[in-house]
Amino acid sequence: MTDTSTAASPVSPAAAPSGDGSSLYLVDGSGFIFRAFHALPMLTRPDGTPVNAVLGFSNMLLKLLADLKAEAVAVVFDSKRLNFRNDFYPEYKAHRPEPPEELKPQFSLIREATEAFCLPCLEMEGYEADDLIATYARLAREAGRDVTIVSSDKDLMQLVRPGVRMMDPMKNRMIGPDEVVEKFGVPPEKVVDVQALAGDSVDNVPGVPGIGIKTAAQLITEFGDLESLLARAGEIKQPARRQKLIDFAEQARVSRRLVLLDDNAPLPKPLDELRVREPDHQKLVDFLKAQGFRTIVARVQAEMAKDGSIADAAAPSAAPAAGAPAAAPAAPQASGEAAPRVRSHSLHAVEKRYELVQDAEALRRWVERARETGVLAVDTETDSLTPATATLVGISLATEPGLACYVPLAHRAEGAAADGLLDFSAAEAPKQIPADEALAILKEVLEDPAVLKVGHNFKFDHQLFSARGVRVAPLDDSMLISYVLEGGSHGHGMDELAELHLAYTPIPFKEVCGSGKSQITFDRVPLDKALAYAAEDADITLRLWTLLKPRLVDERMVTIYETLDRPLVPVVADMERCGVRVDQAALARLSQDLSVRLAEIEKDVHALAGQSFNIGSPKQLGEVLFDVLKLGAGKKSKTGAYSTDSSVLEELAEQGHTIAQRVLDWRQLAKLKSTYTDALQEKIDPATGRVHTAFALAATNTGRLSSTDPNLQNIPVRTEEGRKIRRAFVAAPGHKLLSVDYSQIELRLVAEMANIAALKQAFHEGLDIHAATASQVFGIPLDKMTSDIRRKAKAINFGIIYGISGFGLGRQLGIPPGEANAFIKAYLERFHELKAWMEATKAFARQHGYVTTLFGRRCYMPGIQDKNPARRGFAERQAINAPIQGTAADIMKRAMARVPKALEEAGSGARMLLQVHDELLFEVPEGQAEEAAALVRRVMEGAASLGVPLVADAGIGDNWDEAH
DNA sequence: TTCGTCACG
DNA sequence: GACGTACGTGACGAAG
Repeated sequence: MTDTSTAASPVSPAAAPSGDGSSLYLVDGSGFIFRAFHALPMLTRPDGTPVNAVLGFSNMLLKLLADLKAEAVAVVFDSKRLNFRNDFYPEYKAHRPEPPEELKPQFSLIREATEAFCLPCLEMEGYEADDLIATYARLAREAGRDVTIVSSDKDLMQLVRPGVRMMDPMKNRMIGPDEVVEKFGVPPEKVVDVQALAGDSVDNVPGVPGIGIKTAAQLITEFGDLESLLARAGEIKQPARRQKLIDFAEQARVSRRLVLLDDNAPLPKPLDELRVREPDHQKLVDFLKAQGFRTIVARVQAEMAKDGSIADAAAPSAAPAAGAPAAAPAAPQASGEAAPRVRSHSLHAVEKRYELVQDAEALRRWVERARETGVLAVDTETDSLTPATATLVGISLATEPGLACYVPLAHRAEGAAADGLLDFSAAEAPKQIPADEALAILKEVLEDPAVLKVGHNFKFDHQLFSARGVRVAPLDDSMLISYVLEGGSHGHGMDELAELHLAYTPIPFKEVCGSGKSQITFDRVPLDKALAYAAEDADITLRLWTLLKPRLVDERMVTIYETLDRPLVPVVADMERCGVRVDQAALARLSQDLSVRLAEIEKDVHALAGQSFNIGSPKQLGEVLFDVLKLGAGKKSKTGAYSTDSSVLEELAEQGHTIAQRVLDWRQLAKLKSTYTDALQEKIDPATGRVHTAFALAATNTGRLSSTDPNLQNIPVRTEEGRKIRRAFVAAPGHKLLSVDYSQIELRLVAEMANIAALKQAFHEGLDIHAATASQVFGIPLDKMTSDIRRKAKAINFGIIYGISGFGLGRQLGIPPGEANAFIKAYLERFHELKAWMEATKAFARQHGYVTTLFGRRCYMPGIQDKNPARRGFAERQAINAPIQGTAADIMKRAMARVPKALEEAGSGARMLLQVHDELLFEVPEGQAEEAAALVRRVMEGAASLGVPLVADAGIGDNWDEAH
């Protein structure tokens, strides 16, 4: 983080340049274009020109210039695709696909942007941007100027040395020698040797096979450099590695030439011309306006109005609140009193004032502040990621950007023995408000209807507060807002969003608590570090919310957020907290039984193979089946290994190979044992006998939930063996389990959205839908329907939902793709509306980069414009599937938002436990089950009003298998 | 970590 | 005609 090169100079303690603007910033324009393009969601100008990378680039330059005072900045670009490296290694970067169509028009716009900023644009035919950067960096150093290379490209790390540093504009951090060692395991001057060995698949640098960065660093450290290593390769102990280095010595030398940057490139402009330039604000504003960048235009204009300059003119930092240590500066920060504060994320970055709150009076002041602003960002710190068992260690709050506090509640004395043994030498625990008292003070504001509480992944915090008698409301969740706005284009974790929207890297959790064996729980973190980390989280949450919330309105996504996603926060939090009862003894018995049977099968398989091997190893199994026993040709899969998945084994079994069937049996039982009977037992809370899954609300591309730790959405049901596990999910004494699931919801939605008259009619008539479609497609009367024809129609019906292909359907049905294609053709002729809908959906996806559900949720599909037909085909099938799967998910969310309230109003004691995409599982007091079933069915069937009826079926039992 | 495999909707 | 295929998930053991 610290700038080692300039800070070391006694003349310039700050990052400020020495003398006449002599410090030089070289921006890797080409590298940035690609990274920005892929990191940012697609945006277009009103005329349809894509400009997401242009916006990222402009933002980056603005921020860079704002953070600098009178330094020279130049932007360097690649010229043509080919350069001198291709003369001696034609494959260099040869496999790179053409840039995506949406990126192409942005190259010239980014050059225009550079001009609009009045910065020199440097490029030279036959050389990469990296070579020019290397050359200018060398010359500048020779002229006594400090150099900062602005790039995220690891290939430039070889240039780091005294006076030359890198700044990563995406992560907003400085890269000096330490960071290079962290990345490559060697100091900058040895980076090329490591890269020569490890190669780089992105640039098609071959390296030596089997050697990665870790091994390469170790070898170079041991032997000094590449040539010494190659000369003494015979001394290497590992035989395979030794041989590889001997065989591929020449390839390593070529690789080194490829990665070594040329610092003697011809110059497009003399170094002397790279000087500070006066910005032309009007020109810049005109350019930005032409791109439709309203927000940053406003920023630039505000700066102009303020002081007529883009450059940062922030006042020196205000004193932090009394008793509060200043937060660690997060941005690359020069030390020195006179240095301007480096902005953490924008021209209007606000001073960070973080306060440690250790007494009730101070806490009450924060509550008052929240009442004044009406908004309060909240984040909790715990000693565990499992809310059911977690201790509330502290709470952080933020009331406006930059203004945050941390309230420690259960911190231990610094240096307290981590193993819990008594340690009389340790100091007393730090001063803290008693947790009950703090919660009582906070309860007023957390439950105050006039104060909006903002969290990031608020479900977690909601659960903790709920367990302590506090029902947080009303609330907003910045994670869910991001998910609604940009689901499918990136993740929605706070760190990722901070980098994306605030160009800021939050303090990593690892930095506070360590990792691996030496990891400590948050209650052992010293208060100053805890403050910096926790207050920052609340601060960032508030900043993200400030940024993202208005976009819901602009992009007309308010209803989706407010009716589908936000209401699930308390609902799902309660489901998780409740958990589901699991009979541990039953699982243990199953485990035991499976062990015995697995051992028997294993003996059989080894006997049939004539040798002992690990059946669980696909590699060993493939070798036994195809090399030793020679059961057919084998070989599949991209990595060259034999494929041994169930389809392959089933085929072998059909040919009469007993061993294949036995392996299939073994696989099934092994899976049940490891994933279900064994692992699930570990997840049972011994105090309650219940399992608490976590439902992810912002994880999928389609709007579905997902379940983790453990995943309770994939409990076996399809086989009798598997259902034994399901029977271990039981109702509490005096209760029943109630399962209610939507019947054929996705196919109903196909009929609805594609408006297929015949299919809708069939649903209205309540027919067996697979038989009905079979009848219509193949022209067979219902009373003459055979199970085989019905099976085929069912497969096609599923295929439609998945974005059908002849190949996939053929494989599913075990028929040639040609025959499958004929079925599809017949289907699409009978249901002609479907074809039109699929084409229209794909066209929409191509045009917009996303598809929408019936309710308007967007699912972004980044691959839809891909030039590679395979990847594009994939995206097209996603584009067909996402509206269907996503609409079903939306409907289920509407139902989930309504069910708990409906139950409560009916005076039911039923509790909602689990959601499995089209099914809800409840625990109901005995005697109320039938009533609850009727009510839940009514809510689920009424969750959307469509042209096809929604039907939900209910089952009641003592365990999940019986109820299902 | 990544891969292959397989459990669910 | 390319290219490599049904959609969406999460967890496990093996192996590098």
